[in-house]
Amino acid sequence: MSKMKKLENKRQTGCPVTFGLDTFGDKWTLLIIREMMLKGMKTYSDFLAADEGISTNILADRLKHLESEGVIEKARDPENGRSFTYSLTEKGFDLAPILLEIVTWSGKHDHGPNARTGVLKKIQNDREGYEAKLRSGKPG
Amino acid sequence: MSKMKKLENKRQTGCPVTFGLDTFGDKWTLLIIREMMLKGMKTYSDFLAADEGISTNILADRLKHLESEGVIEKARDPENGRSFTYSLTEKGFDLAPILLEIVTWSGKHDHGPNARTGVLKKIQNDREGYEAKLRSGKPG
DNA sequence: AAGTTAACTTGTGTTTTGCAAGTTGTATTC
DNA sequence: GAATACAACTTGCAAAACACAAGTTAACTT
Repeated sequence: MSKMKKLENKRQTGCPVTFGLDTFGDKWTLLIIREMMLKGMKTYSDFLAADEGISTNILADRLKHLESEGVIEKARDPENGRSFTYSLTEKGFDLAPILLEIVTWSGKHDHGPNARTGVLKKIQNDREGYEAKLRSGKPG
Repeated sequence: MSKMKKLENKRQTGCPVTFGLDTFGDKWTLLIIREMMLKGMKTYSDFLAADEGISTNILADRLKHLESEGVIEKARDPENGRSFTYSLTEKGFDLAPILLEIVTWSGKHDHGPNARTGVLKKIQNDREGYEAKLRSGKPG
């Protein structure tokens, strides 16, 4: 009975920014979305293996939250009976523009030596096409 | 000697999503940006009085972080000697598209009774004009 | 039936947050 | 010009969130 934090935390201010942040505005949530939308990752162990090193209890918590918010869906993996797959719902794919704007912003402002620009170039080259491709479930 | 958390925390993965989230990806930071860009708030006490009720130590911490990242600037208030004004830099104004996409996403997915749609309608009516207006320092 | 993989859950110590109260540096008021 | 008030913080402490390691459960694999 100490769960449901995030849900109770939903601030009903009516502000769209607040609404969005209460759904995906934490350090890890958008990284999970990135793994799914941009890298095609689907399973719990996929997410655990991501570069940033999310810890296992936090990952479980965020996945539950995203599922309860209708951003992702959980299903049995048809190809591996002991695995589950997480996939984006339409509500989840609708986050694509936000992700792409973040990439664009960082592309302009990250002057570090190892800034990766692969996705940025795709956005600059054909944004609508790239977004459509993502929405069709094809990462890249 | 326990300060500088955020700065040390900068993950140098080269990923643009990570880069962005390390700069503004916490619960409170984008709300401060919202207060500045959309509501024209400028001072510490303005931010404290925001609907969401940010606590004073966290506010101070986030303002320092944003300033150190070059997203905002602090200056003496010319009209009130005991006050300071915080204003967005170009790097800060460049967050406008992200904010607007969040508003758009929430506009589509917040079906609550008190969802506010003022900003959304401005985006839908004339997105480029609205963004230009924000960038010129005029909130709304 | 013994081992392995995948997805978690639990426990514990550390870090971050939230709240209340205190401090510092201007104005303003008497 | 001393006292009061305001604005921007800082500090202290309890509570919540987090990171890390270890343990559990269920489904294949040999």
